[in-house]
Amino acid sequence: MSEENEITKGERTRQAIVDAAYAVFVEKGYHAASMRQIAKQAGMAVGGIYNHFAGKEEIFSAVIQTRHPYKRILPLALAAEGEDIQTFVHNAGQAVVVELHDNPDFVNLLFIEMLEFQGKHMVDIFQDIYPQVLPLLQRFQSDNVRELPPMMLMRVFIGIFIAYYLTEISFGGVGIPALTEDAMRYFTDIFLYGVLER
Amino acid sequence: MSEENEITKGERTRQAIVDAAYAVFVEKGYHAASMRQIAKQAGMAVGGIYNHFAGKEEIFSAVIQTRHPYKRILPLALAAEGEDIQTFVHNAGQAVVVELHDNPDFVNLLFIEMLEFQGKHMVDIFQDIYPQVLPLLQRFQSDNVRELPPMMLMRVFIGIFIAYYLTEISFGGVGIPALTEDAMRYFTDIFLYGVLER
DNA sequence: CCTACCGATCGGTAGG
DNA sequence: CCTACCGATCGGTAGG
Repeated sequence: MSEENEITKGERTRQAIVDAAYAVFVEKGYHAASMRQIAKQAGMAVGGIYNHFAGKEEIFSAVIQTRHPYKRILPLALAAEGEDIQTFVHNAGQAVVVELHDNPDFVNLLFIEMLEFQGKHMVDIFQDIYPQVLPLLQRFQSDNVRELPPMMLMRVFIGIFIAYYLTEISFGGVGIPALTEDAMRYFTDIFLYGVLER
Repeated sequence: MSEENEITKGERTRQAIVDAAYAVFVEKGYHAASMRQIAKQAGMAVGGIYNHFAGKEEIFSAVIQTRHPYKRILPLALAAEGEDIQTFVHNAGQAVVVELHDNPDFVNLLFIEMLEFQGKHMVDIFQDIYPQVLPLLQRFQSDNVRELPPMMLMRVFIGIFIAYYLTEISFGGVGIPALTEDAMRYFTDIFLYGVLER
């Protein structure tokens, strides 16, 4: 019965495991996240997980591939409005700041990927990122942007957000307002000034 | 005997623990680094460690305070030569690239600090960084640099290196040369173009 | 013979 | 600084 439902029970359980693992990884990190916590969060026993994943590492692979921070950050940035490049980049920056402020933990996935896996899952993820950023790069090229390799433009553009957020974590607690006030605006401002033809 | 030796045995042991812990943290991360591994590396038993540190977290504090990546990166960058700002920043960038390439693991301390401690040790560390960067900032101000808050200039300057390295880990394995060739040069180039008066 | 999951337990290790 | 342990928990697997 209910043959029209194409999601099998197995797929639903697998999804529940990924959801649970995402929450536990983001809160605890990689090694401190136990299979038991993931199982409990998914509403099942530890043993059951192994019908869907060979182990913890395979679970993390599934999590990073479906929940990498870029999945939330990139659509936000790309959806930003703005007549010219300047307005667009500043709006994109502001949108990202708001998202990161409301959701400070999910970037932990990125740190786990760097620390524990040296970014090895990025090969696959890049296949998804590049086509999305391509139209933006073409828009950049058509405007008064300096002649820079498109790939580098993309890398530095993404790097701006990473630089902002890591320095925010690092310097945000130092207690010097001049280090944090309007920080993203300065990052995007310097990026734009550095990228636009004079 | 040997009263002229001002390093007590306790201090030497403490140092051996910090050295050992640094090596184990960098290789394994925080939770996967066990007290027994640290003890073995330091040439002692687990119990002995607790005569010098209250626990694992206190060891990490000592490690991050004496071995934070900036301890090696910043002197290198500050020692770079160059008649003008452009040459200096590019040389500094190149020196950092070489150091990071030869020593890719020690940045893991930074990831642990972000992931496990949300950058809480940076309050102390900043007290050490700021006086070192100050003369550089003043040199920047005296040249043809745009009017930007010195603190922001410092933050973005440091952010450039962070952005370079994290995108290097992320995109370095993707296998597209245009993403990696001369990458740091483009980062510093865009930073300089974005910071210098036109 | 399958998918999905159970309670119980394996050999080892965690911080203290 | 060590040996000898503790309560608990680790990732993973057994038979059913």
